[in-house]
Amino acid sequence: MEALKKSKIKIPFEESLTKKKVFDEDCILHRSFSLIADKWTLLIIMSLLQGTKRNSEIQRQVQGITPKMLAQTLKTLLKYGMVERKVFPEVPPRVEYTLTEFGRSLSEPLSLLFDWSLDWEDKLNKIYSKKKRRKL
Amino acid sequence: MEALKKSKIKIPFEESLTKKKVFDEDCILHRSFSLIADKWTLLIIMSLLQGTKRNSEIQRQVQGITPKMLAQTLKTLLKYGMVERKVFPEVPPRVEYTLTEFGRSLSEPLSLLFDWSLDWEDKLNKIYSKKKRRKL
DNA sequence: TACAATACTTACTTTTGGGTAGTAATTCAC
DNA sequence: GTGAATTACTACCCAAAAGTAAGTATTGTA
Repeated sequence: MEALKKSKIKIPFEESLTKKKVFDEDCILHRSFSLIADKWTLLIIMSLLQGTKRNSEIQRQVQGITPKMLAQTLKTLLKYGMVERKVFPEVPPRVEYTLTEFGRSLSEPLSLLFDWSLDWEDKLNKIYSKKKRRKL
Repeated sequence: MEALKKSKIKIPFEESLTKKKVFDEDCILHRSFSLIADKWTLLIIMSLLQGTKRNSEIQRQVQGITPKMLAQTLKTLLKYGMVERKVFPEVPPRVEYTLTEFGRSLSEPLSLLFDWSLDWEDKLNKIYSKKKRRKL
């Protein structure tokens, strides 16, 4: 009920998806999900959608991420052409990361995921506290 | 360029995201991504967006997934109220999985990810073949 | 009696993810 | 001149996740 406000928007998605018989290794969904379906990856892209950022800025913003995971994820994103890396020969070192067009193109899908998260905030929080309780 | 066709749609996302200073553990993005930012999870939800399916049907469609991962992922989705499980007392056994409203609510975000994948199909395929070559 | 079908389990191995600590190259405080 | 601070990483190691392969239960059929 809380998530039905946007149901007016009609998209040909249901139709095109219905035709899809298999999601195999050669399937484009398989490939895109292998690339971006990862918590840190998505959070970093989210962060960079706000604009160019330094390593330390991302580190501060995406809380819980370790320097290693940040470096690792950025390296992957760099390799796949989602971010650009600019090094300034200063001391202490300064490195800036910027989304490429490819990276920025995730803005829309991610915006809907953002909205979805807000729509289901209560539910997600309940799930989270359940998870947390289990761990204690 | 290939992905700019939808840039007319204006959303308040950029605005609301800009205000976001940190993505901490209590952040709703952190929580939703922890839950759904996973390749098998997304592929299974995609599959079930086509309609109610049996275990074996999902197994056949989502190629590459093992019975173990399928059972595990479905169990998690069940626990978090994204799918419903219906058992028919037959031999051989029959179990049907259906998305709940919560699960179906991912239809829109996922549709955009689907579109995004198609928009960047060439790029994603190139990335994938690079990955594959590295493994051989 | 053996087999087929379905939906899982379970035990084991490999791969990946993630944390801790450390490095290099300055600048600044004392 | 010694030591701390800053920044962006790397090397090492362990634990967790994912893959592999085999097994379980049920019962009608050949």
